Amino acid sequence: MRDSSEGGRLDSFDLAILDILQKDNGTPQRVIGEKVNLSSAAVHRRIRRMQEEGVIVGNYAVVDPLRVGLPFTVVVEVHVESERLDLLDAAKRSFAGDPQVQQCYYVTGEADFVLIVTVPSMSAYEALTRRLFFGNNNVKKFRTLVVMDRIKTGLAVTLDDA
Amino acid sequence: MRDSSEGGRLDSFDLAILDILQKDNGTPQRVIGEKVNLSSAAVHRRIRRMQEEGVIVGNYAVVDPLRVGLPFTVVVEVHVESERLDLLDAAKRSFAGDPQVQQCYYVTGEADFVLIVTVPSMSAYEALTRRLFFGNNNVKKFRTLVVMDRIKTGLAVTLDDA
DNA sequence: GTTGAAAATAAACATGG
DNA sequence: CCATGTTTATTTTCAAC
Repeated sequence: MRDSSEGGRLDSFDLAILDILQKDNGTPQRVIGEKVNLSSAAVHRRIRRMQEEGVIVGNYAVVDPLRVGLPFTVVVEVHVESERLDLLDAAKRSFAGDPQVQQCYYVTGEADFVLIVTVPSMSAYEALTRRLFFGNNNVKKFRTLVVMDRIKTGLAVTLDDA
Repeated sequence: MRDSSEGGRLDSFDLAILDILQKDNGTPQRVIGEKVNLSSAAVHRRIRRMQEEGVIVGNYAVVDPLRVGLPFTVVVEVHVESERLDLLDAAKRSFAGDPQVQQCYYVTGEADFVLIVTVPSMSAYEALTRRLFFGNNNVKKFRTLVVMDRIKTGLAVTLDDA
């Protein structure tokens, strides 16, 4: 196994293709080819290579939480008691394994974890706090920030040339 | 224009389809049909309807930030001076408009905004703080939480039946 | 839900840098 | 030799019934 940045570097074609796919991965390869001045076959090969190399992590449809009965988004800061590795790992698994936890970050600074949570109701959030926080001895405290406006929500990333 | 929850309610077929598309929107409609016991045409019509109705917000490829030269993710809590609507709006626009700001939430509680930021270096983050925070009189203070581990990062949502 | 046409993807091949 | 473009085959999408 090679190092973690396996695979060759990305050229400007790759970046241009990624730029398009990040906005709409349903864009036909033919259209992408026209925009970046490449044949559709070349586009196809590059996309496949980037998938294999892990540059492209996945291809997802994004659903509006409001339309599927999940009107509440909550940001939670979690503080732990001990930073023992096994306890941190247990917490990570517990947070990541919960289907209502959309995102989970382990952070330095004034908190230890930041979670983005999507729930159908505030009582469901309360249940989640019991499940994940009160049910975990290693959680010292947590701060709840209720989202009033989801101003920007993508996972897209800026792609300037290196 | 109808109310914001325009469109009929989603049945369990829709939810099953969304479940699959949230994991991989490249899944052929034929395969989806096999999994949910529907003809591929029915699947096709349902997907199109959900796109038109806004249940499906978009279809995106997700890129690994590490592989495109953005190794640092930062969570920022922003506190504002005044909650005047025009000032809040200006802040929202400024945050959302910045390409390095991946996500931006307006929240209640001990902070006013939570940002998820992706940057090539910590000095780029410093530049961002100058741009967005020090350059904005209405930003009272901000807390920086540097992400050490991105444990879970999707936008996928749990789809239990209502 | 089934069928068939149009379109897209994916493989095979040949070529220039 | 690697990456491209062209051609061909396969698969998928999408509209008509």
